[in-house]
Amino acid sequence: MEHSVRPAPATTAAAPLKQPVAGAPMLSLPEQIALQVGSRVTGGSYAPGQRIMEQAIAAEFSVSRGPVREALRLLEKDGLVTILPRRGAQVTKLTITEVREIFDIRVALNGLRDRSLAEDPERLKLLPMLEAEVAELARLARDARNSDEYVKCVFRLNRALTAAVRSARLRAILDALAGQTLRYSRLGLASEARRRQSVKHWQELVKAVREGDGDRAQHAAELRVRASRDEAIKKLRELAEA
Amino acid sequence: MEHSVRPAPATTAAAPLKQPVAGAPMLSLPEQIALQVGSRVTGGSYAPGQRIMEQAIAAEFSVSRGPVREALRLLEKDGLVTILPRRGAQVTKLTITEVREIFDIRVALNGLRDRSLAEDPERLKLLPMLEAEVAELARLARDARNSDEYVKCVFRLNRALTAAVRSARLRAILDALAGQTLRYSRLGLASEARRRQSVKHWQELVKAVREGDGDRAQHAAELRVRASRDEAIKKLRELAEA
DNA sequence: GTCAATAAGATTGTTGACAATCATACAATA
DNA sequence: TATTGTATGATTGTCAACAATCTTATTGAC
Repeated sequence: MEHSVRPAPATTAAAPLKQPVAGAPMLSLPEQIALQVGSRVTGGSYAPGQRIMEQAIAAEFSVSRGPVREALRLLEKDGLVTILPRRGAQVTKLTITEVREIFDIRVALNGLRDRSLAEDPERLKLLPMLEAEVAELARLARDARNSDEYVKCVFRLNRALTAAVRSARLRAILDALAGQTLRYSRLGLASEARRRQSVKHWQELVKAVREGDGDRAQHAAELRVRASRDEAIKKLRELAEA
Repeated sequence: MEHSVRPAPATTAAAPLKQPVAGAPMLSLPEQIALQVGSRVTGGSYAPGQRIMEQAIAAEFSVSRGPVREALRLLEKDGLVTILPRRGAQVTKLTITEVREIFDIRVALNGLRDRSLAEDPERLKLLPMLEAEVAELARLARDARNSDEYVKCVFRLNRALTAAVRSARLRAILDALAGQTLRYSRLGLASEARRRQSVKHWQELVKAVREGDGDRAQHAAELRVRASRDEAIKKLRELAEA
């Protein structure tokens, strides 16, 4: 047992992955499978609504359906797939309303996150990274062609901040929500005006963290995510026309 | 198949449950098992930290370990049990810090919930129930002996409000958090002074919903849950001494 | 007497097979 | 032609057995 996963005759192919990575947290079989299938969902190589069949995944990774079933439940927990009784799993397909609902939860919880960080006694350890990343954002925002780089940097920054939060539960919820809105968050930073506004919000957070001002940090976060939400929704509506 | 669950030679015994309840959402086997085992956790008949073994539950419900495994993952999703790799499931045991963290998330999300309800165009449909329950709370708060009744009424009211929320995701998160803090919320309403304060907060919510004032509803919710949090933490610390 | 190594038992992880249900295509009828 | 019923194949749900790991108890050495 303790059998390592290596997606073999993959249709979509995927990075072969061996287990014995020392130091690493040592993932269980279902977790490894969930990680790979999950990245296909967030990465867009599986389309929303597409059905994911247990046997197919099992064959691809050369395991039985048991671990695959469990992997799909893990992905369901993260909201990446939806499981219908007797009807299997499919890639979660969100309506515009649902996207908005997720963003609204993120408004509240990113506010809580950034407040916690700003009020954390060890917040100063975070400052250098935060300042460096935000400086990078400011730099990237000046050139209209760096849209992709900008988005990547924002994602990286958000991941780092969430990882720095003390509450494991808050981390788990935020990670799940971020994964679900990943592909939509991109839409929210497409225009240069939005990126400029976004930089302002991030700079406000830097100040708040430096001064240990939780209220200010929360407020900045709320403005930031709301702006992202509104822009993403606007873009989605435009796309829905066509 | 589609085998119905009936906990047979139960150690702790449990309500026999047959499947064919018309109209009901038709629960899968793992869901039925999760429901029953979950109620033992929230009901306190399983102690925090206690190990739950797959074979034991499987024998009790006369099913194989497969559905039981899945039921335990469902309970883990709700935070009621903790699964350690290769070491099985145990009833989640929260530190005081973790309880506080959960309450902090509830502050944010109950705020969002009550704001959503107050801003919902159909909020007036909710008002009669809300007013009736809050009137009942006021009545119960006047007599010091009704502590248990008061708590039950608060739980019922909270469940109803969460159920009324449009966002399925918010509902799911709130339900999970409420389940995890159920046994601690009780502590937060033990004193008569607290119940009186609690009634004030609920009455404030009634007004806010009636007027469609989201800000006010959110603020009342935040105050309410924070007060509950502070009192519960205080009581927990006192208990920790002994 | 305490600690470490070892062995036995118990428990979880995985597998492959079977049962039940669902989806689809096709035929029969109105 | 549209609709309903039926049969077939595909897919999920459940089970029981085996493999791997963990826990506990026992033994031995210092």
